[in-house]
Amino acid sequence: MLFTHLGEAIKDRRKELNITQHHLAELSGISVNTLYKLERGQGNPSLEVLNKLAEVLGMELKLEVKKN
Amino acid sequence: MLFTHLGEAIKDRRKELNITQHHLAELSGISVNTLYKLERGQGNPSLEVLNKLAEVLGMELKLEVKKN
DNA sequence: GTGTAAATAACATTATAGTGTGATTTATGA
DNA sequence: TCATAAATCACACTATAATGTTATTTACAC
Repeated sequence: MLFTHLGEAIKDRRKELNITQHHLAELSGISVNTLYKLERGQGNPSLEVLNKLAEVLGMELKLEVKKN
Repeated sequence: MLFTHLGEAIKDRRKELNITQHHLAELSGISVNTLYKLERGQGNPSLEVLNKLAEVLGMELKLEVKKN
C-alpha cells in the first residue's frame, strides 16, 4: 500500500521497454519475487534493489526538497 | 560508498534545518544508528526509512526516467 | 480449446537492515 | 579548561528483506 507509487513507476517503465518480470529481474540481478512484490506495492525494498532496477530501466532515484 | 549521494542530501538538509541526528531520528521514528550510517553512505536503507526521513525533512523521493 | 509464457502466490531459508546499549571521539559554549 | 552536547563507532540481538523453490492462475498465440 505504502509504495504503490514507486512500484507502478517501475511496472510502467518495464512495460514500456517490453520486458518480462523474469527478464528485468535477471538483468538487474534481483529475484523475480522481489520485483513482483515491489511492483505490487508490497514489501519494503532496499535502496540497492531500487538502484539496480533504476539503472537497467534508464531511470534515476532523486531525493529533493519539496516545492510548494 | 554506494549511497553517499543520498546520505549527503539528507545530511545537508538536516543541517539546513538545524536539527541534530538524535532529534531527526526521533521525529522520523528511526534509530540514530540508522540515520548515522545513512548519512555516511554506509548501509543499505529501506524505502520506508527514506520515506520517513523525507517526510520530516520536507523532501520527496522520485523515480524518473533519465533525460539525456 | 490447447499449449506456452508470464504473472501471481505461498513458504521455508539465508542474509542483512534496524535497533539498543554503551563507549569513544569531536565540536562548542561558558 | 572544563562541561556538555553532538557525532562516531562497535557489538549483540531482533525483525525482516531477499532468495529459491514450487504451485497456481492469468494472458495470449496458434
